[in-house]
Amino acid sequence: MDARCGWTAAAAEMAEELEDGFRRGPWAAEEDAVLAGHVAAHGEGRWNEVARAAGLRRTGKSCRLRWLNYLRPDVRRGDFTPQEQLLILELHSRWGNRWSRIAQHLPGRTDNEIKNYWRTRVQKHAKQLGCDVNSGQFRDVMRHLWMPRLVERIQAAAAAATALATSPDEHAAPAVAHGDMCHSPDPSTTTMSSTGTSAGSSSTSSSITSTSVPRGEQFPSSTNQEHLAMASVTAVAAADWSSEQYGSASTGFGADDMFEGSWSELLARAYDDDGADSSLLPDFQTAETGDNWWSLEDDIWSQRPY
DNA sequence: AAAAAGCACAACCGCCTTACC
DNA sequence: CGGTAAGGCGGTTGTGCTTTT
Repeated sequence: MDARCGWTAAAAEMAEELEDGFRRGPWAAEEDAVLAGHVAAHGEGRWNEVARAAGLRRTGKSCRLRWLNYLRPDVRRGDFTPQEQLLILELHSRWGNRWSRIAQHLPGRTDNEIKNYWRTRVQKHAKQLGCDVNSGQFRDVMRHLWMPRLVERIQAAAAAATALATSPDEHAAPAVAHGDMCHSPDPSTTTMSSTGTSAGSSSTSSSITSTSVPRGEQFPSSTNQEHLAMASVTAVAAADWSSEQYGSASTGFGADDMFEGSWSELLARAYDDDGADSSLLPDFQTAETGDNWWSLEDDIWSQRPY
């Protein structure tokens, strides 16, 4: 099972039964199989009836959640790609904690997963910086530091993919393109968490979210071309964000030049810029934790070691 | 080696909205 | 139009694993 999963098969056996006859707690493999089989045969919706007809001693709500967040065939698991991270930051800056709405733009990702990402990763760094995650200060950090960094990373990977496509003999890709850009569900991290059932192997496309998402924004990718397309889409989104938020002339982060220059240059410009926002950037060197910006920055992009 | 702290994530809870009667 | 059930959503909690002390 996924080493990161909080629930084990043993824990699943400990799901308690309430006085009303409903079970709660971790799902057992048998329950997953029953639910997945029933949905495959009869479709989604009418969850109370699903629970009843399938013989599951679970509430309809519980069945719905289990299906949407876990058993759905198209659900993606594993680390968020830089594109996804960028989109989350971007969309959250627009919509706030509208997790479901944000999730609609990250096909295969659930609102729960995005919410967890925000709370565990993003809020952690806000805390380390000593500011509130919803503060203007932290938003500026995201806009001027994290997001340009992500864009740069995406660009680098796209360039690497281009080089690979034009020079088929050269198989060695830059490290930046490995892992993040070439992310694909790792069997070791996509196993049904506590249960190990095979519901995820179905090719059935019954996505709740992807059906309403513009074609160009669909993420799951397995080829360099698709990676490039994704990077472009994200870059457009970022450029759109940039021009929308600040305009291209006043900040140096406009759509025209947003993707020029190195990360260090962008950082320097963020600090050197005389615009209204630069003064809001915190002094990371004096952060209480003792961390400076660079250690945080390295940390947030790194893949978890397990 | 053991304990404590931190982290990630599945699952639940409560509120709100929508659909149906 | 009002009541009720179901679905949807955001917030919160609980659990196990990993890392640190």
